[in-house]
Amino acid sequence: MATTEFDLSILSALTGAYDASVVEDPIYSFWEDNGWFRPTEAAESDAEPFTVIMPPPNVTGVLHLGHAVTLTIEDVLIRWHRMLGEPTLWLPGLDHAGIATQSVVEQQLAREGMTRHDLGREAFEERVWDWVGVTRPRITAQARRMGASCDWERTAFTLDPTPRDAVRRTFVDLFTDGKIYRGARIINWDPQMLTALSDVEVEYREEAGKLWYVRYPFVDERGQELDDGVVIATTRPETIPADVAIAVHPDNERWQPHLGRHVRLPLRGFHRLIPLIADAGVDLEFGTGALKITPGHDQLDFEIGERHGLEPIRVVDWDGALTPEAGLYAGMDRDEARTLVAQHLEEDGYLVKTETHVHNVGHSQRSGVVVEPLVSNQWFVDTDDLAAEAARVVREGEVRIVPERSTSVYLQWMDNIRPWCISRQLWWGHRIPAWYCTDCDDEAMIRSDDGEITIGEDAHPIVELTDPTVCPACGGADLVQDPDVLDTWFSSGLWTHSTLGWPATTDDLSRFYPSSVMETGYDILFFWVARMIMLGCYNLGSAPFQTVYLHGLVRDAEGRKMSKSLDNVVDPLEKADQYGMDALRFTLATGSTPGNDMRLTDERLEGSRNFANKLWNGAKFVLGEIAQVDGAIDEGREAQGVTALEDRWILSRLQAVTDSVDELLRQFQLGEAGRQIQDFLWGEFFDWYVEASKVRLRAGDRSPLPVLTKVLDGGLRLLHPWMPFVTEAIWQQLRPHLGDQADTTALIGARYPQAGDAARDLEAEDAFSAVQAIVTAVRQVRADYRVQAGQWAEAYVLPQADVAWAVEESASIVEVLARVRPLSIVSQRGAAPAEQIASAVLPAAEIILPLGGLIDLEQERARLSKDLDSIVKRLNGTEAKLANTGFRTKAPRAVVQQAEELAADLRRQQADLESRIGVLG
RNA sequence: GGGCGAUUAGCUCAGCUGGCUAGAGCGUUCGGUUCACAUCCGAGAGGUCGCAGGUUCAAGUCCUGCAUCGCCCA
Repeated sequence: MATTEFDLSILSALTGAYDASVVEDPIYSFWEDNGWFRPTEAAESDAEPFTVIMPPPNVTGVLHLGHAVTLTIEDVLIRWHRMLGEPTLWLPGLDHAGIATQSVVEQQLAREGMTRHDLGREAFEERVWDWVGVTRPRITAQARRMGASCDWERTAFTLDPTPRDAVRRTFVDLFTDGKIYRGARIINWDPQMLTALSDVEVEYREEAGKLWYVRYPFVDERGQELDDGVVIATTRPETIPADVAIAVHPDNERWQPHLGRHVRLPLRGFHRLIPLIADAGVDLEFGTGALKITPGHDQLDFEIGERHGLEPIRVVDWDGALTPEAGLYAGMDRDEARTLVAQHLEEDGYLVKTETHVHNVGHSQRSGVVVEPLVSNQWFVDTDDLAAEAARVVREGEVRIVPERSTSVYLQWMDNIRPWCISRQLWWGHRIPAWYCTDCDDEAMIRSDDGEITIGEDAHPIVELTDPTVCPACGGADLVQDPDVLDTWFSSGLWTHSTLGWPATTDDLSRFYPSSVMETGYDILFFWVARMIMLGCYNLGSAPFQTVYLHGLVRDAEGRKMSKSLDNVVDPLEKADQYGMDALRFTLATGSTPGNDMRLTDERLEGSRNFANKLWNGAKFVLGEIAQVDGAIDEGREAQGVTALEDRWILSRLQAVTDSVDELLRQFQLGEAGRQIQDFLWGEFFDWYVEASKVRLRAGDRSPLPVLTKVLDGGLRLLHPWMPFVTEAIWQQLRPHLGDQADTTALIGARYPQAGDAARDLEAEDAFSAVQAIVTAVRQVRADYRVQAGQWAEAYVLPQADVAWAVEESASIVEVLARVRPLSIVSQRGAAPAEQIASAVLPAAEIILPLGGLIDLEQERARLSKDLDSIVKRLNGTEAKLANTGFRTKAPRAVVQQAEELAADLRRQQADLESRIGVLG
C-alpha cells in the first residue's frame, strides 16, 4: 500500500531534547499520503471490520478539550485495531449545529447592524454557507493536528445530499407510521432565540425566588365576592391572567365539599370566574395544597387542563413580554409584570403572605435565558415505540454501554421518555419536508407583513418523499413549505447510517453497519446516543453500534467545568504547542478511568512530555549502538536462545506487559494500559535493561543489540496508539535495522503485539528481580552511609542457594549498577568480613559492605533493628493467618502455600537480622 | 424526591472478577555535570484506603447505613 519512504533527514535536526514541532506535521502527512487511513478493501480482507463513526464537531466551532478526548480515545482504539490487521474505518464528519451556528452568524450580522430578517431567508442561508466554507477546513485541520487517523475521503457533513436524503426518508416514514405528528402542545420556548426547544435542551438551575400566597375569593350565585376563598401558592404571579381553574387533590378533605364552586381571579381588571376542580396531579404537600391551573404556561397544568377540557390562555408572548390577554400588564416583560402583579395583589388585600423559596428554573441551554413554557404548533416524534426498542437492545445486551453503570441512567431515561419536539423556528438546518395547500388551508395560514407564514394547528401537511407539486386534495398547485427546520439532533440521530450511504443500499452500509464502538462524552447520552439507537433501530432494524464508550469531562486544575464565563477554557492546540501532541494525548488518555471526569494540569502535561523525551533519548541510545553494526540486527538470535539473564528477563517482561495491555484494551481500560506501557518502558527497559546492557556493550560484546532492538520495537508498537508521532519518528529510524521484523513501511501499520506471542520466562523474571533487589539494597546502604556517589565500594553478597546462579551470572551488572568493586559472591558468612561492615538482609541474599571508618555501630544497629521490626511484624501477621484453621481449610492451596513460604522466608530473615545485631554487641 | 459517581500519600489520580509489604506522577528531603536523556539518574520520608456496621479464612475491593462533595433526572 505505502509507497513513499519517510524522509529521515527531517529528524536530523533533533539533537538534544525531543521537539514535537519538528516531527508531527511531516509524520502525519507521511501517513495520510500513503493511504494508511483508509480501510483495507473488502476484496483484500474478509476479516470483520472495526468501525468508529466520529461524533461530528460543530462546523463553526473550534476543537475544545472534549473533542480532544474524543479524538484521542477513538484514535487509540482505531490504531490498535488497525495494527491488529483488521479492516479499520474511522469515519469523520461535521455537524451543521443549527441553533449554535445560526446564533454565531446572527451575532456577526448584529455587529454589522443587521438581523437575519434584513437579509431574508435565502440570503441568510448563503451567508451561513460562506461562513461554513471558512470554518470547515479549519476544524478538520485541527483534527489532523491531533493525529486523528480517520478516513478523510469519507468525511461527511449533516447537510450533504446523502444525510439530507436520510432525514427526508426518516421523516416521511415516521410520519406515514403516525410517529411524527404536528399539533398545539406545550413546549419549551426560548424567548431570545425565538424557537422551540426539546426537553433535554432545557437546563434546570436552582434559584432563590419567592412563593406568593394568593387568596382567590369565592363568589355567590350573583357573582358577588365572599370573604372566604382558596389560598394558593405560586412562584409566578404574572401568569395569573392565564389561570383557568384552581385544583386540589381529590383526597383533599378540606376542599372536597367546595368542588365545583367558583372563585374570582383576584387581579385588577379581571372579572373571570374559575372553577375549583380536583385532580390527582396536584401535590398535597406543596404550598397550601391548592394549585392555580395555568395550562398556557406550565407543563403539568397543561396536562391537568387537557383532562378537564380547559382551554389554555397565552399571556406570555414569543419575546417574553406579556400579551394583550394580560390586561393592564400587557407589554411588560415577565419580571416587570411579576413585581407589579404582586404589588397590586398586596394593595388589594389578596396577598396572604410571601415566602422565600428555592426552585428549579429552566434555562435555555443555548441562550441561557429563562425558558417560557407555552402552547405552540410544533412537530413531535411520538417516541414510545422507538424508545421501547431502544431500551430493549440495551437491556438484552445487543448494545453494551461502558461504563456499565451508565446503562441504568440510559434505561431510566428511555423508560420515562416523552414526545420529542423536533421543529425549530430557525433558518439553518434541515427544512421540515411538509407542505400546505394555500387553497385548502387558507384559513390556517397567517401571513405577516414581511411575507413570513405561520401555519395554524388545523392545517393539513403534505408529506412525501419527493417535493409535492400539487395538492392531493384539491389539485391546487399553490403549495408552501413549512417554514421550520428540524432539531439538529434529528439528523445527528441518523449519523450512524446516513454517513454510510443510507437510505441507499451501499457497500459501505452493508460492510460497516453497525459500527463497533460509539465513543462520546456522557453529557450527550440523551441528546445523541439515545436518539441514534432509536433511529438506527427504526431505520435499519438493528442497533447502530455494538458498544457505547462514554468518557468523562475534562475539568480545570481546580476541578471546575471549563466555561467561557469562567475564562478557564483550555485550548488543546495551545497545550500541544507547549508540550507536544503526544504529551497531550497521553495525558488525556491516561488521566482517568472510563466515565470519570479528569483534571487537566500543566504538571501532568509536563510529565507526559518528559516521557516522550525519555523515549526519544532512550531510543537515541539504542539507535546509536545498533548503528555501529551494518545492516539489520538479527533479532532471530533470540530464537537460537538468548542466554543472558537480563535478556531473558526483559523479553519476558515485554511479553508480560503485552499480555496485560491486550486484556486491558479489550476491556476498554485504555488509561491503565497506557500507564503500564509507560511503566514498562521507563521503569524497566530504560532504568534497568538499557543500563544493564551497557556492561556488555562497553566490553565490546554486541549480544544485547538484538534484544535492545526487539524490546524497543515492541515497546514502540505497544505505545503507538497513545503517542503516534514520537513512536513513528523513532520507528522510522529503527526500521532499517529490523530486517524481516519490519513487517511494514510504517509503524501505524505494523503488527500490534499480542497476548501469547511468546512464552513468559518466570524463572528469569524471578531471578532478575533478586538481582534488582540486591542492587537497590546496596544503593540504599551507600546512601545511608553517605558513600560518595562516584566512589567504588567493596561488597560481599551471600545469596540464597536458589538464586546464587543468577547473582553469579549478573555479577558485573551488580558491580556497575550498584557501583561496587570488587564484588565477592560468597556462600557463607565466614567468607565475608565481620567488622566495620554495613549489612542488609533481603529475601534473596545478605549483603555486606565493609565501609571501614564510615561505619557507626549505633547507626548500623538502628538500621538493622528497623528492618527487623518490620520483618517481625509481617511474620506475626503471616503466622496468625496460618494458625487460623479456617484459612488453612478454606483458602486456595496456592494461597496457603504462598503464606507458608513467606513465613519460612521471614523467619530466616529474622534469624539473620538478630544474629547481625547480636554481633554488633 | 429518585438515581449515579467521588472520598486512597501534601496535590492529582491508579488499584479489573476479594489473596505477597496499597502503587504512580507531581511536590518534598538527601545525594549526583557516569559519554541517550538535568524534560535526567539514585536513595528516602509520607497513607488507621471518609465513618460505622456486616459478609468472608481473608475487605481499599463485596453488602447495609451514615457523612461530605459533585453530577443527572423529576
